[in-house]
Amino acid sequence: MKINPLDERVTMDHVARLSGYSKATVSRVINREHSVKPSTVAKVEEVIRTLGYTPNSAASALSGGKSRTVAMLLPDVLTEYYASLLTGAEGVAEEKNYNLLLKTRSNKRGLDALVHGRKVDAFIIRSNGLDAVAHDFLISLRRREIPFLFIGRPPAGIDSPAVLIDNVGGSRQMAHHYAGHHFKSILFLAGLESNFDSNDRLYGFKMGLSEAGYHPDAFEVRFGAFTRELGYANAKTALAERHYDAIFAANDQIALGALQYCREAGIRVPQDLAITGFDDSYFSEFLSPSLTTVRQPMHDIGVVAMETIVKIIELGDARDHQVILPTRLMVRQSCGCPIGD
Amino acid sequence: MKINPLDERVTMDHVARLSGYSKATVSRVINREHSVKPSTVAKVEEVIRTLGYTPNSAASALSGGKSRTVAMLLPDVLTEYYASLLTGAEGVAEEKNYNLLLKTRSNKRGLDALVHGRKVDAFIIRSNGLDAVAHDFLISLRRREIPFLFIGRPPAGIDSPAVLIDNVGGSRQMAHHYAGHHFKSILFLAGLESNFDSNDRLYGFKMGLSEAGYHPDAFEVRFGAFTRELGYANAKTALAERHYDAIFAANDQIALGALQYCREAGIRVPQDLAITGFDDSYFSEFLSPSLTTVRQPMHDIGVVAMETIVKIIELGDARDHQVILPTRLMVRQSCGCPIGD
DNA sequence: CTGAAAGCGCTTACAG
DNA sequence: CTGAAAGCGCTTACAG
Repeated sequence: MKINPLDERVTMDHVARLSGYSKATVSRVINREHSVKPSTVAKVEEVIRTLGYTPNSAASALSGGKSRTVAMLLPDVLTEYYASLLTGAEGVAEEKNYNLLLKTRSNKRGLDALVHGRKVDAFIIRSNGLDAVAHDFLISLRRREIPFLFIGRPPAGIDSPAVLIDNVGGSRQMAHHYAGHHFKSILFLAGLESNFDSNDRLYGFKMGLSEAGYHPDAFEVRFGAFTRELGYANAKTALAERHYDAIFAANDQIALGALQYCREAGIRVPQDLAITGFDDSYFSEFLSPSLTTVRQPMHDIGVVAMETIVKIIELGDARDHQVILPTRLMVRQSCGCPIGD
Repeated sequence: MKINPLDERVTMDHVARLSGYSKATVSRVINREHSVKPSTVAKVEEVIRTLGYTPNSAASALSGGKSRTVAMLLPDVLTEYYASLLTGAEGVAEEKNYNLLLKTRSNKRGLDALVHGRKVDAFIIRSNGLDAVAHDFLISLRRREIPFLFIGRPPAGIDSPAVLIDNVGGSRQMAHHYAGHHFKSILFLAGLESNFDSNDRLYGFKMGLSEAGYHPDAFEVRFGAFTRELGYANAKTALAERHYDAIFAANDQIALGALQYCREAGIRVPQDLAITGFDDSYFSEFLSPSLTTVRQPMHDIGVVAMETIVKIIELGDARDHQVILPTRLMVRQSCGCPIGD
């Protein structure tokens, strides 16, 4: 009755011997091929359990199987947004028995090695527009039939599954909310000019304002980046030039910076100036005033991304997978609404 | 002159053929064995470069070599501290051509699979005391001679390399600073009673107060957890019972919660009550008042952890590696010091 | 200092 | 529905 002996690794061969089937059949059971007789599956799985067998993924990968790991490419992991993506994805990976390889500074050579070494089955890619993943790397993935999925819009010319959020819809809602407040002069503090998210938010906001009957002159834009520092600096410069009733920041960090400037400058929010954001970062509701913002489901984006890529790995490519997750206006106090916590 | 042909994978065999040496020698060159003649190394490396060869790590792992990947076990990745560790470690990994596998909810079975599948060469482990990694898992790593390293104190009974910070020294400095302010009644808001960091900070603080001639009665402790919520709640309860001159929070989140309570309750900081923290989180200097706190080098801890584990992997075990990184008092405004930004 | 050969633990046509 | 056998691309004694 020596079950799961301490030191020897149990291999597929042990399972085969003890179950009375061949390694080929055991392999088929493990990979859930449909050709195996149900009673066989049952017996083999029983033996696997009693032996505590776990497949050697190096061997599996080497012989053409899957590595059960996916690489996630992220600009960084210190901002709430990226950390949330990672958390969501990692949770699903764990649940589905996948491993998650993290890369933040994706160097082409290292990525090639991952592919060649069969270390990963697929890639989840989130870029911030600046650190764009090399176009030809994506092409090479395509050629080798290694699936990848983008969080956010894929680069021009690359047709890829993607998980997106409704940037346009969210900002449009914000615009209509602004109309309800009868703001007359409005400033949009954007991110980088090259940032897709920022641009989509700008687009949706403009659309909403126009729907609500605003004249283009009521509205100005200032580009910057998704950081508190740029929010502070741009708010300062803009407010020195003229008066605004409201600032819509393309993300909460920018809003935070603007808020900070106002506090220092003695500008009361929302009495003198309304400020709203986008993201619904964890700190938004703890600011004073609490921040009116558009919530995007950061964590769920990671979840859906991982679920989708696993589906693609296991069920084959599906180049048209494009999921768009909803966004939602969170009305709090910084827009001037009299809402308590 | 067909160099690095697009589609075929170049293997060690190609390198061997083109260089005129055997696979064995090529392998030795790649693994930097010292027995190889320098001129041979040069030739082989040249061929590797022109062919753009990258080793197949699945094959390497399977045949007993290294996988060049280390797994990092973390409670989560959403708090600044853990995200910083991860960032530091990932940077070094990238630089040294290692891969980083991330696990946040370490399930024993999944970890065993990593080990058995030869997917990782080593583990970096940071636990928060609650999610403690199974003792027998560590034992099994030891038996299989798979290196691991702890960030923070290893569990009782486990002798392991570790990267620590000077919790005691930092809190002791804080105590002496408190003495300079002549605070008479002091509250320490601790983390979980089981948390090593919290306990070490408490210990160092007590030591410092005692050195400064404080009577034990001047000082009280309240346990909680490293969260804003607990900071808020504990500050509220404690301050309802009696007056304190100062609160030393075991981390910045707790301090933040206390600060929030004070703001709501109309208690002026630092005029009515001083509040200080530990960590020097990125938000600390942007609070108002800016937070006096003890800085710990979060990012560097990750860096040193990865550097150390790589050294251990490549040079062999060194069970005594225990690095202690310094902490440093950051004096700002929340303690009552008249320091500008 | 270098090579021939066995072997790591799987997967996958190919047969039956 | 199942098995025998080749092969994936490395590493490592063993010889020389």
